[in-house]
Amino acid sequence: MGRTPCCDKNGLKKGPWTTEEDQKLIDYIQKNGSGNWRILPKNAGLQRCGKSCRLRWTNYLRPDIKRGKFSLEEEETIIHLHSILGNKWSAIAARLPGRTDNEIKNYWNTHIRKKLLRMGIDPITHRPRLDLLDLNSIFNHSLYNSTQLNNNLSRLLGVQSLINPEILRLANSLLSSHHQNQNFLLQSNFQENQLCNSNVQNQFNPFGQASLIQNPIQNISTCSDLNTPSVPFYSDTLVMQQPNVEQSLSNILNFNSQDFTFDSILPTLSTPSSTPTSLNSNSSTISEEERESYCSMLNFDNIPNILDVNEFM
DNA sequence: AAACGCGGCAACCGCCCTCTG
DNA sequence: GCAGAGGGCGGTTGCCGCGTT
Repeated sequence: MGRTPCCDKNGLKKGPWTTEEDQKLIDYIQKNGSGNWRILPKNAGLQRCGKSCRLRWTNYLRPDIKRGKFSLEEEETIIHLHSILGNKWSAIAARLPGRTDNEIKNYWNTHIRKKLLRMGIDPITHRPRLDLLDLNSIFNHSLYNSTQLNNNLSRLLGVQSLINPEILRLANSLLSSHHQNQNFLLQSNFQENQLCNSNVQNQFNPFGQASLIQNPIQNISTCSDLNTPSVPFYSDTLVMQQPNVEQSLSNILNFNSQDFTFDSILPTLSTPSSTPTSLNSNSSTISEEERESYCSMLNFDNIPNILDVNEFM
């Protein structure tokens, strides 16, 4: 025999709360405290489900709730915590006094998410949206130029996290085999990454190795200059022939955009860039101050220009 | 002034883990 | 140990207000 039902849903009121209902709930909790939501509505004289009462109290009526617009500092905190915790709104809310998980979630979905997209940042991975890059052109131009290929792939691996993990693995394989062909030792980079990953996880990552596997690049880019080749290491790295790698990548990527090329965007990562004209015409364009703030927070030298704004609308 | 579209947000839904009897 | 409700949480809905046409 389990617990008795918290409430009989038949005949209970739903929808927006009236001020009278709010006052009844406040009065009851001030006298008796919160908790035991099952019997609370009946004792408080409310025709509501206990769950509805709990949500109304925790999300709206609680006296310690801070109402009003989010400050830039709060926004930065949310973005930073989201980059670590993901959609763990309650965990994020626990670090923002006076803000509820529901409020933060709504603010993220209606403001921050769109803002990041306008900046060309993927709101899930918190990395630049380079999935629109034309990787085919990279390989066509540099496949047989070992130095250029090495640099491009290394730099790509240092900033790219939006593409299918299989792509990363294949690209890494290509780079790995390239290095092997040139007696290029991966060991030093591997050790460096291990050390950095370990530090990053100890400092920021509550999920340990799982997060590293899901998003290896975020950890790597944290401790490596984009211009310095730093090679992620995978024990199951496949050694593939270069034409096969090229074909595999082409099949997976299926890029056809001519607006985005690796070479056209990468320089903007390390040099100041201005807001695109098309974005300036938008009333909700972010300020330069916000832009710099986000760049700093996300460990970017700068945010890449967005050439085709419609891609993100 | 009415119709329409859109953005913001409170509230609800439903899943999942915890807890109770 | 088990069944089933409680509670927490992320995702989604739908209402409302505001701006535009």
